[in-house]
Amino acid sequence: MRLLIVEDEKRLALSLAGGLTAEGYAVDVVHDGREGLHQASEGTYDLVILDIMLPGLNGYRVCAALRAAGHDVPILMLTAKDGEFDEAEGLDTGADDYLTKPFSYVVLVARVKALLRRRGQGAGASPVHVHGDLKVDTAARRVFLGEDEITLTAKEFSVLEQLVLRAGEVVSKSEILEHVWDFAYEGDPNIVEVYVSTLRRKLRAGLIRTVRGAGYRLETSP
Amino acid sequence: MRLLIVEDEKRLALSLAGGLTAEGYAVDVVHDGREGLHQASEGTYDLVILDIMLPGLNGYRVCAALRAAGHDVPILMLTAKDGEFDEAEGLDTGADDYLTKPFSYVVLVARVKALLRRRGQGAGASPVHVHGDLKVDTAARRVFLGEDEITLTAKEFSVLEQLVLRAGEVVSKSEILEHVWDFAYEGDPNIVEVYVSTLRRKLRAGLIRTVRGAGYRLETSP
DNA sequence: ACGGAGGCTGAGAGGAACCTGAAGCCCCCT
DNA sequence: AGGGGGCTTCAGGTTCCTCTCAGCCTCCGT
Repeated sequence: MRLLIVEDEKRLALSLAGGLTAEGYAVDVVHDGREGLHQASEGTYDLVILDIMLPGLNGYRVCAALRAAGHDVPILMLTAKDGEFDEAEGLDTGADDYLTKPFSYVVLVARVKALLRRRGQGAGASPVHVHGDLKVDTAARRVFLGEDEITLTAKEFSVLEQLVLRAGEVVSKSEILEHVWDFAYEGDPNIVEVYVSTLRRKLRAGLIRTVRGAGYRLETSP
Repeated sequence: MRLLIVEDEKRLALSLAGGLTAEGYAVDVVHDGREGLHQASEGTYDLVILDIMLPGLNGYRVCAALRAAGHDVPILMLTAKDGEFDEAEGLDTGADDYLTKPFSYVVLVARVKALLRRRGQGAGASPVHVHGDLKVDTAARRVFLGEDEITLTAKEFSVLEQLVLRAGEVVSKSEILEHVWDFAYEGDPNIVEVYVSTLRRKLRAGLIRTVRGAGYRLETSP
């Protein structure tokens, strides 16, 4: 699951990003409205957290522009102090929910999860992916291999999720890096190999195939 | 963007229609093959999602009839269970892509978007290319010759991909060099010959024809 | 028939890509 | 404060690609 945070208070943005990353989401952060609209327009995010007071374009405008362009990504608005937020205007422009600062981190996470859950159900989507004896429940974040439940860490699950979402296709290491880690990740790209390695140990060797020079592919049929 | 869903399982059809509508597409649904062909023939749709098992006319027939009538709307085929779908037949009749039930909603949307994007780019290309008994799946990076899967290295695959993308046309060695190797490749241009040579050995001699002084051409008809 | 240009291909050195065990760090929980 | 779990880095080892080279073949014009 990929989240975009559009927030100009850098300390707050960083703290949110850190916490949500720990929850297992891939989080990107931008600091002004125009850039936020641009990123969100790519359509690769599952949810956008949008501050109202922003340089460039304010949150209402960003939200309205996204909706006008046909994007229906869930949008959670943040407002600086009680009363600033015009609820009617916010929800009219197409926001799905809002939070008034200061809010607790726990509440934020709960709202994010609720929005993502609602989206999943509303679309009639099955969050459960089955390939052979592998079953991945993206809503519950649980993985089963035959009868047995496999316990995965947040990062392990996210990597597996990327592969499952595009089962049968080759997913490159850089794509996995961008989706699971930040798009501006500076670390050793070898980290993807490390996680694939542990996934193979926890699941079953042969389930994740290396396509040398291209990436990894989740096998769909035995 | 207008989509047509031709699917007789009404619950599935409704769920897909709901989800795709939420994605911002205009969706029409019909429940039998004859009606589907009639609607699709109007030529006002940007993409058709076509079940194979249908009352009236089955999906293959609808697809073939549309192509015979000169429509080149992207077609995404759905198949009820693994094995039912004869890939060669489906792709031969002109489908652009296919999905095996059960599939996740996320994957469906991804495929729909990919097909529309591709169409938008004008490439009109599908991830799966079939020429005679050669099948090249560019998304999975897999190659089949008849029943057998052929294992190719990264470079081998890339060279074959270039030829497949322009099947029937002559592709010059320098074009292959520029696309597969770096634009500023400084090595021996003979490298292309080396790879064509191994491709012929791994696939079948005669599949890749040398056009002396011009380049190579992938044979389209046996 | 001959020569030359263009094309083919086997072999091998070198190295890129990948895997994985070990260890350090950091955060959170007890 | 201590301990544990998860995340990340690092380095050694392994696999197997890639590219070069050289000799040979094929085609075509003279």
